Amino acid sequence: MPKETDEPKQQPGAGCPIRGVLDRIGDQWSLLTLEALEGEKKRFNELMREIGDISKQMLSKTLKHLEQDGFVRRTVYPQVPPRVEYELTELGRSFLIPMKTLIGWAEQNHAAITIARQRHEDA
Amino acid sequence: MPKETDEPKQQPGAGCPIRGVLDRIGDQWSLLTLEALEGEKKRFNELMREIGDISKQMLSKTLKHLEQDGFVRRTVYPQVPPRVEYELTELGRSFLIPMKTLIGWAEQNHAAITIARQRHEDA
DNA sequence: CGATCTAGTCTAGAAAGAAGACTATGAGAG
DNA sequence: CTCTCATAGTCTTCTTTCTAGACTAGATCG
Repeated sequence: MPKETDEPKQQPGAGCPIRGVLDRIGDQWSLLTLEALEGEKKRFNELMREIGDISKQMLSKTLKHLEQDGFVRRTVYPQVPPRVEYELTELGRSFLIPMKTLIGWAEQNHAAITIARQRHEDA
Repeated sequence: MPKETDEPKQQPGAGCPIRGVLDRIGDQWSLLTLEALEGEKKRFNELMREIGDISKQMLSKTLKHLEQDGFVRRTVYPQVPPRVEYELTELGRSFLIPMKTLIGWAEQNHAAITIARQRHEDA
């Protein structure tokens, strides 16, 4: 079959801003990290402890991405037990607003989800 | 060091409904799939084509999870080129509301993110 | 009769993630 | 003085997950 219209193949989420954003923040760790940073600036190990089950590697990578995308600001203090602080930027804080509605929905509906899950198990 | 308070070790996201929900919908494919199902019921291959870069296996698994959690209803028509339709449940539709605010945010802010990314590359 | 369509599953190879060792340097304990 | 601890990561190894593509059954079309 010859290429009919030389279809541009259209890279799946090319023009779609949702894709561009989801590719980065559409994962568990990014969302949890942003949530952990709400309110106060935190240090690396503080975030580790707070999130609990994230590995150093993933936290490091997640923070780098969030910094690249302008959600988080990283500040290094040239002390010798090194001190690095992470805090939300304006963009990061603005993101928390839609995220809050998502969290609110989760709080209201997690019971329904749990029930659906159990019904499925039983069946 | 003896166990001081016999700390319950507290499974990281145990009591937190956000964790329970994020574990399932906190990934790219779930969000994209739910979005694709907005409005009309769709068949498996239709979803494949629409999402574009998801593999059969992941779409299959994602749909199963969404069905288990009560977001999606799966209907099989006993025809012989098999026909299976997926549609949002009430819960699924209600989820689109907070998700819309997230998408709206993405649309408004993806430019800022792109700029931040480029600035980072240059540096 | 042979190709085609559907909704998946199965498999093998590639990629991502987890857990833990390791780094430099200064401070505090003994 | 030496021993240990703390910080913010990186590096390495092993396990898990994901992708791409082959494969299935049975009706229909040419």
